[in-house]
Amino acid sequence: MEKQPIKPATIEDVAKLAGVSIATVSRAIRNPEKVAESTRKRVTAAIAHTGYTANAMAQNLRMQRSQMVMVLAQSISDPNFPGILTGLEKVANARGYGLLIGNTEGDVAMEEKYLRFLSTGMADGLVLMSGHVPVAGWPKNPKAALPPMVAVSRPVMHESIAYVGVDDVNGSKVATEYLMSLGHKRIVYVSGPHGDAVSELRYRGYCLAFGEAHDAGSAWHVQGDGTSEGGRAAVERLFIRDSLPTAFFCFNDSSAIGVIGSLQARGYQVPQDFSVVGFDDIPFSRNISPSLTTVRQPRGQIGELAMSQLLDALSTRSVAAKETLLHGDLIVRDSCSTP
Amino acid sequence: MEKQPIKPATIEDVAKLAGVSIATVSRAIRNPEKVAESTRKRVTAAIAHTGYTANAMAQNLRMQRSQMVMVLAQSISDPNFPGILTGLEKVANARGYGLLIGNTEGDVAMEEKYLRFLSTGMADGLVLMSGHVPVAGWPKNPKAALPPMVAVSRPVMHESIAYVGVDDVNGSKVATEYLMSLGHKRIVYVSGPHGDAVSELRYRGYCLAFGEAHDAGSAWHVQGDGTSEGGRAAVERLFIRDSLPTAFFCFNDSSAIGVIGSLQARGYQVPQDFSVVGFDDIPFSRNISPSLTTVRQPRGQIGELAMSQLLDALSTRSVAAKETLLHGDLIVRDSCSTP
DNA sequence: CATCGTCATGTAAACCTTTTCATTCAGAAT
DNA sequence: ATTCTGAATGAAAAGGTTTACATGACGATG
Repeated sequence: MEKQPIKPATIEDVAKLAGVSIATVSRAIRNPEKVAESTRKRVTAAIAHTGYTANAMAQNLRMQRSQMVMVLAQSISDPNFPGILTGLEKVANARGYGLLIGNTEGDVAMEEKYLRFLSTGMADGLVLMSGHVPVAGWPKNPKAALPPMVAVSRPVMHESIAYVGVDDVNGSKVATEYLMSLGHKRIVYVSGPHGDAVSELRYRGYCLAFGEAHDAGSAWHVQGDGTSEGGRAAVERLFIRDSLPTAFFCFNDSSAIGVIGSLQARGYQVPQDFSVVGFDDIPFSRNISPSLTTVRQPRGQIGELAMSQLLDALSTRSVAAKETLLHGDLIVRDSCSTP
Repeated sequence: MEKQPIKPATIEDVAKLAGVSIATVSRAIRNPEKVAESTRKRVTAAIAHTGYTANAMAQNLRMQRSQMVMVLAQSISDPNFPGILTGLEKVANARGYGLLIGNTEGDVAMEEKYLRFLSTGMADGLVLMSGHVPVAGWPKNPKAALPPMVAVSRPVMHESIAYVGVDDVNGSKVATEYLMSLGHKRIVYVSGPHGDAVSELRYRGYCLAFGEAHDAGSAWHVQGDGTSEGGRAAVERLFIRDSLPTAFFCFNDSSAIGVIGSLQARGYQVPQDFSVVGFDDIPFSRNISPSLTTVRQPRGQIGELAMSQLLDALSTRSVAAKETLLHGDLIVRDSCSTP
């Protein structure tokens, strides 16, 4: 039995036990080739015997970094969050970084709070899942110097911020073309929240499928809000008009689920009476009935890639602010048929 | 324009500018009442002017704490995770703590890795969502001294670890009684993974509804695994037998969704032909059709309470290892009717 | 034999705080 | 006038590392 679990061993304890200076211990750990074989062995033994683990705070202070990355999310409950977080966590962990999570709920006060937290040096990098930089007027008026950043899931329009996400335009185009290939002509786009950047991109893909410029011709959209309630409401509003679509292409799966629910409540069958396509492929899309045809967002891959880029930027101190769009596969399930 | 966003201001810069010693600056920040009105004003002005923020790493090193809590989860993708995490984050943030997340995927190597991380002092406390302490043979053979812990969502059987979770037994009892009140006699329990502690508790509640001891009489259970596939498979296995239940009480919502899917695939109607009840009230349970009757787990509340208890334990240095069971409401929706 | 280079190691500074202890000074009590 | 008290402040240690620089030994080279 060792005597004290009371105070953890320090590098000094190890040095004393091995009969060397603390510098040598440090070297034996970080640059083993710089220390003689025989001493290295003594040090290793001493480490094992004392159960020494380097104090991270002291290291971080000395080396002016924290080995932490902060993830700022608008909502932890977003169905896309867990998948992306898993990817982020995977490579952060593999590369010796910790993941600090912050939930802003879109609240400016919260954002400021996390900003202050950041400026204490508690994180070396920042992953933005909120679609915007959490400081008003940035970069014109930078209250705080921000660490390297990468945006994920929703783009941040700024040259110094890399973005990793799914190819919304192409995914939407493919999905819409799929509906067309089934013979649908009257396809409505159920949008996300008004002005939402991602919704705009997906609408553009939808329009592209018609071979048309944004907003021209037979493109047709109805306002949703990205929730299933929004999808429901959109359907209700459509039914007031005299003309109905044969298919719905929805901003996201949540909307699509609302659309399906509303149609079923009105006594219609999906896909016999209407076809519905979503976007994201959230986990439950395959469990609803009918199972939802949708565009899969490669969440894990997005997270991994984003974290890789961020950590690369951290180590090279270079800001590689490019935009990486990953392909989203069309997942064909049971919510579509010929009109 | 200030000259350098290059190097952040230190306490020394502030002291120089205010014409005082660094000790006074520190006091002006932490114990304002200990410093004269006039000097305090000068210091405050100097802080504002330099944009000083205390370096967290230096503070942490000096004060021997990290102001971080680590959350160890078995799977980030667990549908209960976001809700609990939101609660945890909320109070951690409010009390000035950061949340460090670790995803073990049940992998022992991962757990050990996080353990090592912990032993570097990067976290003051630990939230266990994995149902067990991540070190083999603990506490008999404590390789590492672990910080204060609280278990959440799934209990850890140990006296030094507090637990906060839903009252599984009572929730299950109420749910089963609800089915009985509708007139159901033949109710089957679709269990979780074999040997799962939570599944055992919920089975016990189910048995209690029959007024019986565990395993006696008309209690009846079929093996699932906590996933919708497991629920599907359980139904398939039931249909091989000659006797069928009129209602299913499922270990969790995922299982229940699988059960419903399987029944529908066989051409039955829920709830007309069979009633189904789940447990957890995961977000999508209200969006499936029929919407699922289930027992709600108060995720946010669980997270908040757990974090409160943990932080209390941290500040008082006392380990209040009690078990807190929160009531889970029965949420009645459309998946049940009279037999 | 003197000089040089190399290698292994040690010394001490630096990272930035917080806090104990000592000092100074003003005013009150004697 | 002397002593005492208390308040405000400063000096310095401590917290545990990493690393630039200094030192010393030893073999090789001239």
